[in-house]
Amino acid sequence: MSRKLAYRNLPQLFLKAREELLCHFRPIISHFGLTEQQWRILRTLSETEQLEPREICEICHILSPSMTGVLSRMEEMNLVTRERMPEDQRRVIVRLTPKSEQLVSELGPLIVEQYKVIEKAFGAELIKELYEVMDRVIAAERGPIPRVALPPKKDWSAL
Amino acid sequence: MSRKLAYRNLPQLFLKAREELLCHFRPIISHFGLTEQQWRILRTLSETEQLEPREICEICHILSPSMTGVLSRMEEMNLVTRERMPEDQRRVIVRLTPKSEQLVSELGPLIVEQYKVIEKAFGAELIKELYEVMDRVIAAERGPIPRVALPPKKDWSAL
DNA sequence: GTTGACTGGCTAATATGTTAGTGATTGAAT
DNA sequence: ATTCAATCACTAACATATTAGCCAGTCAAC
Repeated sequence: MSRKLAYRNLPQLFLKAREELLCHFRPIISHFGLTEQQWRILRTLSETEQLEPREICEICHILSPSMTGVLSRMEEMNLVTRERMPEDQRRVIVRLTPKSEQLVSELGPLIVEQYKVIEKAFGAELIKELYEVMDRVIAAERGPIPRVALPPKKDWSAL
Repeated sequence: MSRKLAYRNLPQLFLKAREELLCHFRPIISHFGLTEQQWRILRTLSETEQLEPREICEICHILSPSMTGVLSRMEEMNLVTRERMPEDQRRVIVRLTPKSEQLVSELGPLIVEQYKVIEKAFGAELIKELYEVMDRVIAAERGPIPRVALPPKKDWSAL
């Protein structure tokens, strides 16, 4: 027994590494009463002025059903405005409010400062390689990757 | 306006890269009626025989309050057993059931096979560097990293 | 003009993440 | 023996993740 698989759990490593990073930013973000997802959206919108929900989903890696709730709460908090497009009643435009513009202008520099602290601690070399490898992983996804054949479904509840 | 921060959102890159990987495993895992977290726990237990909840939390990167629910459901599904330690009534021992041992022995090889497929598509080189950089990020966390000074709290709800 | 495929945001149901706090238990210090 | 801090699993409340499906709006083909 106690046999290990041939490959270490790579997604789990990502999870851990991500958490090691994020724990240095989380206190800053929550200090301003924001969640991590809300900050992702604010940051994105501050760099793009206006976006549609599905674009925000794509960029911020938040699924559509989650986005509905997140945007509702942010609208409630007066962080964003939602406006239907007249020419296509299905689509919606999301924008920052003056309040959140102000918020980003105060929060943003702190985030950058923390990045510099981390870069110093980790070494600029490591950070550079990190960005590089991540980009290669994401780019590698361009070719279709086959999926292993799955056995017929089995009724595990019986056991 | 539209000014970008000096650093790209690194945690978000991790999120994306992780998803690019995980999407190749998720179908396999859910084919067996498991969630991603349940598989993390099963895999870990299969490599260690028995563990306490807080150890599983640490290894699998699941917070304690989530773990309570996850383990309850897994116990309900007859995937694990929970047993209080006699010598310390606070602590609990979690073990695999024969059913889940069987499940792991069928699922595990498929996971390994999928890793090989991915390694072939990404290039063994990239995978190797990936593991290496991740380990360095996690190891870099050994030294205490200072936190930027935060301004006094402000009542943003007023705006 | 109607049909039919499609799109985009949404709801519903369930599982997990996050933060704060509870209660029983243990072990060390009094 | 009693106090006290620490530990561990758990609960509560809320936010988000995940999967499935719904519904109105659009657009092209008929």
